[in-house]
Amino acid sequence: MKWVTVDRISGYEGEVVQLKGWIANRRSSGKVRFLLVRDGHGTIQCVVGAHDVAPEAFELADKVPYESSIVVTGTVKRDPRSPVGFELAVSDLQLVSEAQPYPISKKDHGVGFLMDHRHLWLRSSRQAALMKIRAAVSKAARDYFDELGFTAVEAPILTPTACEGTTSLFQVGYFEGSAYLTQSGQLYGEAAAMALGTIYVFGPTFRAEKSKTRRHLTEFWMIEPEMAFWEFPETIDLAEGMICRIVRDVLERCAEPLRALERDVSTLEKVTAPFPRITYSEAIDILKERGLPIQWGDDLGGDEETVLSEAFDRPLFVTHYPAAIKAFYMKRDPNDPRLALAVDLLAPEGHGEIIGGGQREDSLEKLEETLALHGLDRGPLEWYLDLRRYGSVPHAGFGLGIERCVAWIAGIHHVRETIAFPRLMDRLYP
RNA sequence: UCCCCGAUAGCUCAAUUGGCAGAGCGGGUGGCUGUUAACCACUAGGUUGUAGGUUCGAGUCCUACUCGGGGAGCCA
Repeated sequence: MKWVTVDRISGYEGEVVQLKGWIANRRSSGKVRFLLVRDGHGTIQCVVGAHDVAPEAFELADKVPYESSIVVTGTVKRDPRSPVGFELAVSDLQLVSEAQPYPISKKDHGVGFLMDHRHLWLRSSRQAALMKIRAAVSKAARDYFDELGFTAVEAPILTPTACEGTTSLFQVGYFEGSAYLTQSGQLYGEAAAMALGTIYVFGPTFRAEKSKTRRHLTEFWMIEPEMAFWEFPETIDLAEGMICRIVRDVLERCAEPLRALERDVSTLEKVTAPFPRITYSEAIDILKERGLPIQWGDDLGGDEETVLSEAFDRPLFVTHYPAAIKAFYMKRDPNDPRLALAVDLLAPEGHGEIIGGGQREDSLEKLEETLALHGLDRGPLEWYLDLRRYGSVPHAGFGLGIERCVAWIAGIHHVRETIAFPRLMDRLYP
């Protein structure tokens, strides 16, 4: 007996096949039972007629609780009433495991309840669609860099110190001492770029900040390219190319998940190069014109990002931030030392910053100065300073937050649904 | 850390001015040969988050706490 998955069912019209999955829904009419069977690749209606199966199988179709696991045997039939174009005329039905009463019903639930049942919530079509889009985003980003000849390098998750002194870190025991969970792979990425030229780090990142917003997780994933001998403008081009590639691949490969999420893809189809590029100073002017209370030197908050991104119809690069509000490793603008060669990408539709990056400081002396200015202990960073002692070169890179990118592309409000098991300030279960 | 909102059946919510705690879904029983969150009938299901207080009487008013949601700051 041929075991097939729902996504391939159209190739088996008229044939008898087996499906293995779970009961997503059950309806009935007289002596017909309709089972919606979900197998992870799709959902299809299986029709069980009282006279077409053994009495035990019909009894099972009548009673089988939601989310029980089953194996169904039947003939694949084209049917215009089916959302997938086909249904299964069942000849046999076998129970794998009977489910206890399933906590998630077809009606509405609150976010707290769903998050407590995240391990089951993932079975819903909406969550499955988000996981597929997330996987497509990750793959597109990797493919983009792989095809450009970048080498994938993993940065350590356990680190001896902060990468950027400002943010708080998770401390963990490390034998007799302690370690921290990484807040960025970037510094290690810089070391790898000096060895391999162009690299990218793709891994988890941890921030112990007590952030409670729709854009924050305590554990999230970043893809961080780092390029030796690259300077500022071509780094922005690279980020632009990566976003276009991600959006293109998701539109091509995730039509069904996007439809399931009722995503208006017309805004995604507009995501083509070139993206608008404005400087921080221009951004401040725009915000002042629109009446926001902001001064040159202030960082851009969520409200400011939303106003800026709504002024353009595609992702927006903001460049040349004041050095004072950026990390210690940012290179100063040679034309204006108040500024850093830093770039952020703001996603449209109010999703905020999804990329942050720029050119790195390559002068040992200047880096030492900035470290002192930020009050950072240079001891644990001596290895990083070595990169400037032994053949320092201009180099640049950026980091893309996967969850924010997925939230934007999928058109959903909160990043917590874009990762299978989100970690938030007050949520560590399941 | 700060601001706002909330907690009533397994879930989502209702309960008028402080006056008998209810509905839908889910569970159970039965019905229907094409259902699409199917539908129809019946049925079980409650220490109203916790601890105090006001009152003849508290789901409702007051205080504290706990938990959750939304937002700010910080950042991707």
